[in-house]
Amino acid sequence: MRYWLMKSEPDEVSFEDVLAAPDRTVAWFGVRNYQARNFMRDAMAVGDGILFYHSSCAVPGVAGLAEVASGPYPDATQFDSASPYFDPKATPEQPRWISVDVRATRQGRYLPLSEMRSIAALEDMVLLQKGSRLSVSPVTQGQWDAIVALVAGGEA
DNA sequence: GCCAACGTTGGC
DNA sequence: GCCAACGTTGGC
Repeated sequence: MRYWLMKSEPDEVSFEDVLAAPDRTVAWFGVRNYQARNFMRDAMAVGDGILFYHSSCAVPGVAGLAEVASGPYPDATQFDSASPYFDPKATPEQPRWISVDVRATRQGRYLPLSEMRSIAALEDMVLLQKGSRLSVSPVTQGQWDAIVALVAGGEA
């Protein structure tokens, strides 16, 4: 069992969108960074915990908790020439990018990035390192526990 | 909108 | 394989 932080722009897919989806589950598409892809492909397992992070918005932060709900499979948007995520070098025979399904589990309270920066237990988070912009990054058990305690209250 | 930091591309 | 140029990310 591992833990991850995954970034989404809420204008595109928000945590509330996932809560409203059938089975509270959506396909995580659009990852176009090899390091992030490799985490999804090689290290994630069904049931892993996810911090659902809102980026590129007025108040960036952790919007809710989720879990990995499928193994890796080809990201459909790489084959769609009308998609901004289209990759002309990808083919169904040799896909380059992958998705996993993500299921929302708990909403809790919104935890702003600014607050995360003030918490000693989180100072080593990949997210908080200078220049870090990985859209999928590992979270330690200690970081996960600290964040769950901070957002606790209200089952989704 | 700005800009620092990072990743990718492509010439050599 | 180097590295300059370019494109992207993402907080502010």
